[in-house]
Amino acid sequence: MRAAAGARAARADRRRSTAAPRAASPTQTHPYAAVDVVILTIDAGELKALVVQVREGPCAGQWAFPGGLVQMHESLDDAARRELSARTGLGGIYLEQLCTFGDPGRDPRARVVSTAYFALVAAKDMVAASSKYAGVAWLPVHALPRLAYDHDAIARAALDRLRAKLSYTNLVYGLLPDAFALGDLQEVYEKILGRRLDRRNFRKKILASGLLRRLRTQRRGPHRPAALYRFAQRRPMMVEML
Amino acid sequence: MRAAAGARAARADRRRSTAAPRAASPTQTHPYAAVDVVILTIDAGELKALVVQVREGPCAGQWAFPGGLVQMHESLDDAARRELSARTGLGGIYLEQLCTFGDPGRDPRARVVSTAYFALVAAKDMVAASSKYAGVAWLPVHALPRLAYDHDAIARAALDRLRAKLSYTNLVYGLLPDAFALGDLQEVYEKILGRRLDRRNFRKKILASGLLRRLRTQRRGPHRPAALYRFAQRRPMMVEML
DNA sequence: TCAAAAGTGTTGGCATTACACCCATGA
DNA sequence: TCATGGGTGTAATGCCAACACTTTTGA
Repeated sequence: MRAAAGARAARADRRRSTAAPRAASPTQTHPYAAVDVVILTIDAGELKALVVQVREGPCAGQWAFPGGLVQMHESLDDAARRELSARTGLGGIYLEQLCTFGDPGRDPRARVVSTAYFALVAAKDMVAASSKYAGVAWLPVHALPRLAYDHDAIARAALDRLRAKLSYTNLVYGLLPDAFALGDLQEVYEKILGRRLDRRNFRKKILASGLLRRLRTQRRGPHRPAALYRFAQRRPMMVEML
Repeated sequence: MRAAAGARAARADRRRSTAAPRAASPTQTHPYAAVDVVILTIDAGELKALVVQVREGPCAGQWAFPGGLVQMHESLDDAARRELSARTGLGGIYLEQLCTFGDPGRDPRARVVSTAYFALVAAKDMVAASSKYAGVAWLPVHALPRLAYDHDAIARAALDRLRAKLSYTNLVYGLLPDAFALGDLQEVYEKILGRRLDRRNFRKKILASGLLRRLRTQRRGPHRPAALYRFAQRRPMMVEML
């Protein structure tokens, strides 16, 4: 009898595919594997994360990062990429595994071991409406509400990782448009690191790195025009940035 | 019928507890969650890893890192700690999550998503004989044979992580006995980083850090006696070491 | 003409590197 | 006495942080 219930739950999982299990089945015999994705972008000069409103279960109504069960045929990275492209128009620029959370009770509905990813997208892109969630929003990372499950910890991990990587990789390119002014670049760094940087030192360092190509165009505005640059290489690299 | 087989497999899993699933069941509906632990020590001046010989399945006879399925009641960390203390006498000094591997096909027996951990132990301690594996050995990390599954990648990840952490944490204490000479400490760093360090600069830096307490005792040998030191704090800390 | 952002060099301090000789011991 | 590792200081270099004024534009 317990076995029959377990089998029923298993079939239901297969059908619902990426959805998290609906209720803790007393017959669950081993943890489910899932992914959760922290999708970050810069919007209106702020670092924002894509969150979805949980539709069912004890956490209904709370915000959480989008996620779902890992399918039999796909790798973890594929599962994360699937979540990413289901939520955003473009596939996203960058995706990296963060860490894995597996405390019993982290998800009240079932025993789920979830691998967290973080992703960068250039501009907050179309967000596909989804019947899976009650709502979707881009919220400022520095003023997130309490999130469902253990997603507060995931948010912290994502921000920590991003901060660390900004200083020794060229990942920022994933948060900027193709052409940008040095001031834009600096602003992204300051917003994410949470501290001011010296403009002269910053420009010296960045330009000396040789990662940027100066364009012939300028950006005009109500101020002195700014020279525009683009990243010579738009792919992830280890580089001393700060 | 498929459902019945699935339930049977699930019950079998619960019974075998930590053992990996024996054969890919055609009815497996979602991936299993597992942990693998890279247990490292310094022995005879070399960095060594604990490996076990796979007893069954297509990889039988090959070496792999010890691991097993995550139980319903335990966290990932607990599962890793359980593997660690099942293999070594002392619980081990340090345990940290590395990353998670989940490619389909990484384990030919079943679909397994495995979270890798790395652990440091002070001296290669008793290794509990286990019916689970055909053999157990400490092998030099720099000359590992080809490992089973995707454990080559896990080994690389563990070594990379350890190298990185040595320079900005005090984790070395986990690889050293309570009292040691500065030469010992330097040797550990050189062995793991794979390069020579200048002795005078090394001593200056380490002693200036204030992390070590000089003991009144000396170590005698066929050479000039060496002053002995101990770490003032034997717990993981972020500290600039090199 | 004003407000607002863009652009530009120099200096001092600190940290890192490179480097060579004497010492104490057991065999 | 010899082989082996233990112990020590200085000088040159490079890196980073601090710092203020002029320029260009649109409103």
